[in-house]
Amino acid sequence: MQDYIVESVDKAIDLLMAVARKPNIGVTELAKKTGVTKSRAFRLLHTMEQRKIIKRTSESTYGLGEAMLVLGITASTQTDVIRLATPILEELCQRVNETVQLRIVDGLDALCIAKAEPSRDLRVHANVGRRRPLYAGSPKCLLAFQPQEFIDRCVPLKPPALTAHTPKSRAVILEELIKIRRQGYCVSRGEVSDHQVSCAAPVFALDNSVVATIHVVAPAFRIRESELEHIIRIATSAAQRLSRALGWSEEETAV
Amino acid sequence: MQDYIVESVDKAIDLLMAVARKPNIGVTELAKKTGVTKSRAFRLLHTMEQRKIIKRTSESTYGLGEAMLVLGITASTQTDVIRLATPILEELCQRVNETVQLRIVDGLDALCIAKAEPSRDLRVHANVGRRRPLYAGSPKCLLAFQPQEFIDRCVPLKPPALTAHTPKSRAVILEELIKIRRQGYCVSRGEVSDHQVSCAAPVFALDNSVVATIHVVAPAFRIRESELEHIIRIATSAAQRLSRALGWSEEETAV
DNA sequence: CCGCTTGTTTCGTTAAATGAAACGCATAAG
DNA sequence: CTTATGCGTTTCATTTAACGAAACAAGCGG
Repeated sequence: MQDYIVESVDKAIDLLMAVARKPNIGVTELAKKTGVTKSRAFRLLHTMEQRKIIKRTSESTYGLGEAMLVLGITASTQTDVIRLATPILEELCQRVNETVQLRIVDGLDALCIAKAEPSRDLRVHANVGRRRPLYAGSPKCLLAFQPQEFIDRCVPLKPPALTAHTPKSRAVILEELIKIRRQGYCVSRGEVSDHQVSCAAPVFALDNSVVATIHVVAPAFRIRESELEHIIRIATSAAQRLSRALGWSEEETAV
Repeated sequence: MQDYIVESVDKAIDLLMAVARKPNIGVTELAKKTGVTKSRAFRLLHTMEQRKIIKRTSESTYGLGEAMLVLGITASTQTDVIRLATPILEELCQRVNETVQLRIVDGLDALCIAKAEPSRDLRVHANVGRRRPLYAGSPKCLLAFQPQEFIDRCVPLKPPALTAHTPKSRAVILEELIKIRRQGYCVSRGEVSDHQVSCAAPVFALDNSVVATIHVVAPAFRIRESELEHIIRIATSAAQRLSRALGWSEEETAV
């Protein structure tokens, strides 16, 4: 045991994360992924299964369990970003009458952790839990404010072309990230999906790091330039309000 | 080690659940609650803290962490009840134009695990993660289909009177549970909050157990008897559709 | 029918995890 | 101001709980 870490618990968490990342696989493969022996993996998985942290999705594959769901829901009520964001997202949604999302960095992805949708018939559909690459579309806003070292790891040399408007090279993306940092928001016109426009604004924490981004996503055909500007303004203001609620205060501190 | 349970992991889960149930308390109190020594609790908590399963909410208190949030969100995308319920709840919400919820039993409470809200100005506000007692209002629907042994543990002899319409004794509640089982749904008129009407219908799993309930909640003043009947009909049908999606099939099996 | 997977079980070994007690540091009480 | 009591943290010697390797059972495909 090094430095107060209980290794079996640590390894159990490794396995849990592995199950989350790729469900419906068995003991052997999970053991391989996490670098533990098969018998150890079996015992740790068995322990978590008894407690419903994970469950069997078939006779010999695992997935996250019901206890995990309940704990996660409880976590969302205990987590400031979510608790404070919810009313802000709902108000923003109502004002722009389009779908809005809250995203954070998880691994190499932008993970949607909250959303609000207007009830108009034609709207972009959002899903809590859905992941998007950080290097294309409005998720770039989240990426732009991460440490350069992380950015370098994220952005591929040859980003896959999702649409005709997807940035075509690493250099272009890095260029855009600079622009995003300068102007304080990000706009995407069909970079991820055709006929879809989105914009995003950063949410700052106490230490001036960006912990999340607020996104507005809309069908391209009904967003003219002037409307887009309007949306950007209120989205940015919503993000600022959330930042302040998290304890951040505007200042021009040189880092 | 008994029966393939890794005790340190098991105890870590105990602590995790304790943190979830009552956040913002310290090592000593958590150790007491879970029946482990202070040093053990400290090490297990420290291990989970490093992995962001939990985090400090102050210098010496704990709460659920960001990894927990992400795992929970991932779990919700992997869990059938949620995945299948979401579109059904949204359609139901649109059709009744009122707030709808999905609830499950957790501990002694009815826990809201999903919701959909209409965008009309006056509506009942719902919150994923909010808990309600099982013995009053529409949550009784969830209770009615649990094992009798569990019901007996849940229902207090003298239930606290939340409003003038809260059932006043254990006997009355047990009577109502029988009625709910018979008619297959539950109606509450101001049992939990004045001026609030709700109804609920059970969602069945393969084994005919009730895994969740679908609730419709509305301001009392705009729900006449005939509207209520209409709401009950489509709520019940939504619950049935969800049951079938989960693999349940209607049958008159004597237990 | 055999070989190659799985997941599960056994068992002896050992180091990882533990409990008790000490420590330092607060705040509260005397 | 001093003492007492509570907290979180650290230490250390002890031992038991967790481990790895190997055997086992069961399923599948060739």
